[in-house]
Amino acid sequence: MRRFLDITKALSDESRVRALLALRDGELCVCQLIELLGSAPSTISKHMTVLEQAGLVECRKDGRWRFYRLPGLSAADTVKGAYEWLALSLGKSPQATEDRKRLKEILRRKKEDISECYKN
Amino acid sequence: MRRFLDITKALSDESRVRALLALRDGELCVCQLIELLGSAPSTISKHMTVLEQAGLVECRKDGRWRFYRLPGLSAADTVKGAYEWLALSLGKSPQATEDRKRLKEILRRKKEDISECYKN
DNA sequence: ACTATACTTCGCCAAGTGGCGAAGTATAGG
DNA sequence: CCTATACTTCGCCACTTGGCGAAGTATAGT
Repeated sequence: MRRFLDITKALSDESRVRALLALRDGELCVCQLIELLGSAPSTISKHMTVLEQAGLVECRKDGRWRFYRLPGLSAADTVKGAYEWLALSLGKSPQATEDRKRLKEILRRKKEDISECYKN
Repeated sequence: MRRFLDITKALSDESRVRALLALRDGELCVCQLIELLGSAPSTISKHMTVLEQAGLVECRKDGRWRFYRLPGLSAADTVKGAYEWLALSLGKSPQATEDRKRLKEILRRKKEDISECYKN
């Protein structure tokens, strides 16, 4: 029950849901999520911690970056079930489509230029 | 997205989740849910309203009683998916088993005696 | 060593949530 | 009509949550 409620609480915020949907296309670092979701770094950081505690994402550190990704096949059934439900419900939603488009833009831009999340 | 978040928020409270699991065995009136969940009438009433707004339960009025039940086959895919996920995750949990047992007790008692939720 | 970037932690605030009891509404029964 | 039962609505309180910026930590580059 505890685990289940951790997941439902994690899923009851729009930014967190959008982050999960965005991660379908592959892992992302925090600064990319910041750009996509448009909130402050501290806010996104907190969101990703919530998702991680719920077991909905896994984390990998690489240099200065912290990459988040969807959990693998070893994930608990509850987590896998949550993803199936999420994909069924919002996989093709306008929000998901729009974000996917913006994400491509962001990823493309990364190749030439470096992030601007922390420029003042 | 709105609809989805209504559901995840509705699912992120233990009492509401227990209520949904209890309704698997058939419709229940508010006073039975009060007995099962052990909260004040006003609290349970609020919970059931949240579930109804999210589309997770349907309501039927009969005399003084208000019966809640799980939605039928006409329910939205997101709602049906939520139930599949819920059943997969908590269908056989200790809490659900315990509640099912207590519920039988409550339903049996109803046949002889009337509810005592509102006795002071 | 110094600076810049990437990210987290902390402290704060406004808004939302779950809990209750008291009071209100609705229906059934004497 | 009066009372009891079933339930809702309202007002309140304690707690949680999401947001931010400022300050702190960690790593990479110079």
